[in-house]
Amino acid sequence: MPELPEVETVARDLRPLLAGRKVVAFWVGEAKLRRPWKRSWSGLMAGLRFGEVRRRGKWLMLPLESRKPTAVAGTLLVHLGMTGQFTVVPADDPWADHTHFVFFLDNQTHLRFRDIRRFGSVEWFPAGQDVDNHLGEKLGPEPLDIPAAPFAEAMRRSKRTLKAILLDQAVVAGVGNIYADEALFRAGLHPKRRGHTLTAAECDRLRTAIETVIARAIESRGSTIRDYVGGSGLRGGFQNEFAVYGRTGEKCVTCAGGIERVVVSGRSSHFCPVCQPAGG
DNA sequence: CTGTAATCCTGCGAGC
DNA sequence: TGCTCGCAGGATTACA
Repeated sequence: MPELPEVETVARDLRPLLAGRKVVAFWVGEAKLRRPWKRSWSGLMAGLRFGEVRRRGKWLMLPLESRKPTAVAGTLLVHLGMTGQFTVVPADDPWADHTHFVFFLDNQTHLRFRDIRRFGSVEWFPAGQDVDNHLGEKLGPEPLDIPAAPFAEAMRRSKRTLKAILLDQAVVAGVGNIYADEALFRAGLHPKRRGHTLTAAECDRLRTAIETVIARAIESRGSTIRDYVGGSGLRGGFQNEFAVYGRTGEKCVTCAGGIERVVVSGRSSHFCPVCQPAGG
């Protein structure tokens, strides 16, 4: 399930494969995704060239330029949802089922968007509509470099559970269920602790735990639980380094305790009751 | 300001 | 073997 490290890996993979490539044809399927693809957008794609792929939180931005004076025609805003796959493959590779978008490129390759559960989305933002601004309004800072003071302030004034706060994209952008659990373990904090109960030291530990977990996961090209693959089809490796996620009933990596699972914020949360004591 | 639950969706594995 | 059922959960919305 793509969170920031997976989306970052896709962005890094796609960047060199797409830069300067021209769209010679475009195909979009009938199945509904999380957000509608408007018919009128389809006709605009052919003839445009991809610019530099970017990422913000769990969102991918793919600028497309028109041939004339390399003016940006618009930007594709993509969310991989739960099972989205965005890959560049040889044109003669067989089409997998649940393929929803195909960009035919000028070097006998395809950029394909596949999404089994259809929680993902692809949208077109014409130049002039500020995509960064659109995302900026609902997203907090990137988790690789979290400003300490605002993070501490957000904790101090929140009575929500830590799990709910970490999943809130407006507090930190890009953290999902897996990395929230892993960060809380590394910080030694129970997922049901409330933000305002954290000491300054605990708050600092949590902030650096998020940064560390996300950074290490990116180094491992993300985590492949089921369907996730990078932009060139490679799987991730961080699932082999999980301390708590999906390890219910197994032994804690640092103590003799057993990993437990509780539901917080409607999401399953995995933690070690010894290393992450309740209360505080 | 909280939390909970439903909504979208398909595949998989456990249990019978 | 084949069925049902629970679960996976990102973002959004409705409701208590």
